[in-house]
Amino acid sequence: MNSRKRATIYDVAKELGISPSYVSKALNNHPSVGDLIRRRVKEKADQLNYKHNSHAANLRRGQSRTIGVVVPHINQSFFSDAISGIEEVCFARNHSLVICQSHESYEKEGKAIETLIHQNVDCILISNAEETISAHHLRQANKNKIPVIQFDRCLDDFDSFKVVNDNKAVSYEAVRSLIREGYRNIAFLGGPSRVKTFQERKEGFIAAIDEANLPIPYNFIVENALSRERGRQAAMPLLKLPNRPDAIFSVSDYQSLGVMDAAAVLGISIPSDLGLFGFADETFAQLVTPSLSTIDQHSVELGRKAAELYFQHIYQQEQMPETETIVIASEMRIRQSSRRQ
Amino acid sequence: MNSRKRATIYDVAKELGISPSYVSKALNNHPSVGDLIRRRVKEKADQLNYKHNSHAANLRRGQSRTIGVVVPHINQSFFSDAISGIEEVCFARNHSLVICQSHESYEKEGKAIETLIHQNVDCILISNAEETISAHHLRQANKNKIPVIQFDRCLDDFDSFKVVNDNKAVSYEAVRSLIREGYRNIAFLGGPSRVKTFQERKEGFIAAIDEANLPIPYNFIVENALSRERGRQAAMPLLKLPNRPDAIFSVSDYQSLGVMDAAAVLGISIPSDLGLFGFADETFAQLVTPSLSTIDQHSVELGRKAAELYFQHIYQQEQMPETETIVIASEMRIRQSSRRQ
DNA sequence: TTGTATGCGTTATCAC
DNA sequence: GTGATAACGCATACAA
Repeated sequence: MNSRKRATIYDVAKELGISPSYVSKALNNHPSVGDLIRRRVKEKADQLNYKHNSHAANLRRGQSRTIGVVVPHINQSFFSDAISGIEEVCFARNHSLVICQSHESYEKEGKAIETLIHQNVDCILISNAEETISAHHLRQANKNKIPVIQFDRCLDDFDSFKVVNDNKAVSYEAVRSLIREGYRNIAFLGGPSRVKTFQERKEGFIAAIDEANLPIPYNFIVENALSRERGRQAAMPLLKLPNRPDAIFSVSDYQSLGVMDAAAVLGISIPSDLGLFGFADETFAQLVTPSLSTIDQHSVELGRKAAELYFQHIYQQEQMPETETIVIASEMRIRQSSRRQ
Repeated sequence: MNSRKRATIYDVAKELGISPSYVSKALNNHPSVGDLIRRRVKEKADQLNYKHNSHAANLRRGQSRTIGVVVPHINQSFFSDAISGIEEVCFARNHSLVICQSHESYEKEGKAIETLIHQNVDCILISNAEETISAHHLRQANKNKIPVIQFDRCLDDFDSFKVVNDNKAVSYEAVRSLIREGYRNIAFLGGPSRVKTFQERKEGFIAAIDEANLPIPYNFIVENALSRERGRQAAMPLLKLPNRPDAIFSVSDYQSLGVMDAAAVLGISIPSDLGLFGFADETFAQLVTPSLSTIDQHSVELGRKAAELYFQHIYQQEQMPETETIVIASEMRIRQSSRRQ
């Protein structure tokens, strides 16, 4: 009885004197099975400590009821919040999640996708790594009949559902708020420019500068400096210039942290000598001194939307989906770092 | 050819005019397959865009080469770092990870375990939720032949490998350091006392107080106040007392954040009026003002060790493992919040 | 070296 | 309502 192997529907069937297939139907709430039997089957299954074997079912069904998620880092609030949103929706639909980190590496991202293909996930939700240059791995997934949904960091040359923020608009607003505070010499610290998200943030920046009739500070535009360390490295030379920027609009909070590091070293005080704006509203943004003005991306909502897209437009559909881009409104959180009082 | 279904070893075999089982062996680097054939098989497999189907293999093998991880929150540095350590080891061993969050809820934790059982994971690594009262779910896993390894937050009444910090010793050291700074009236903010981890931190606290011949401040000991909010709620009444504590030793950085909130509201300044020590060395600990003294748990190492335990003592072993507790040394990070200068 | 046969646990189809 | 049967894709014991 309590042997070394797990109970199967066969065991349940035998105990009950009915057929395995009938047990299967009962367990799956098939309409052709009466209430009484179903209850009895479930009871017996519990009693035998029967557990559904997903692998067998997946093999048979050809789908896994599992969604793969690939993000750069699970410990950045933006991503972990997005995952929470995804989790919520998937959980409600009885799907499980396999979460992978790319650690911003293209190679690891590729391996993650590979693993997810092996695991036969029904869909892949991805926010691309900083390093990611090509959509080759995403095409691989598609080739293997796995739809891909991109969120936040999307590759422009790969068609898929995309869920992003109103990056340009909110960046425009943020830079305008800097200008309103009297900052005039505003620098831009960006991300990898092949990712549309960062392009758009730059566009918003430029639009605001332009609209204020300020000269576009091309020598104050640095791209591809996402991390804290890279932010510091990018800010350092800028802040050493004789005619240095009096504010920095940065596309990530971690990057902003780097700017703060540089400013501290150079004895430049924020916000009086240097205005600073981040992006993402990471946990620490309100905790640093001065508190960091930033953009709340409504990432839970964003993740939720990405998952819903799967269930509404792909799940149980025949074809690969149309492509569409969903925009999630974000919101400024103006704190001390951008307020010159 | 490019039909709707994915290629299988049958397709590869047919193309090559050999048998499927031989293809399987070739793909798995079975020694009985010659170099030449193996290369040809792999080439053809690539060409047909063949992808190994884990579900089928798992079903056949009866094991999934997948490890399940359950943690309260993936966005707390301690846990995400531990996961990085686990990931590293598993990746090297060609195992994949399924990560679940309990969100500190016992119910969700139970569901996560349930899912992992369905998924037939080979082992479960868990750090228990704050709410978790019983090891029933862990026993469930064991009943289904899935070994469990606990890390950090372990249940005392469930036998398993455990990987923990030297909680008592380091807490003792931390409290001693507070005493050395001249604090005398030290309060303790704890976690759920049924979790040994938190018990031990309390023991360390008491040992240090005791050793300094200070009276044990029983009315200054609050348990079960883990989050920022709960930390604030616990600190508030303490700090309002006429004879209030002049320092707080807290078992979590988030909790410490709550103390800072309370102190700010009451106009109590840290560290001059109130010393503060946290636990975990979260990202924000060095970013807040004043910077937070805390304990670096070496969580990457801790996660790595937990995963290694699986591979060294359970993987490919016959029996359920012996139980053993591994201790990872932690380290104080003394910053401003506990330095009275 | 190579191939054959079998079964992992489930579910879908079909027949009763 | 109920049950027999086949098939999902792979890996292994065994035979050749």
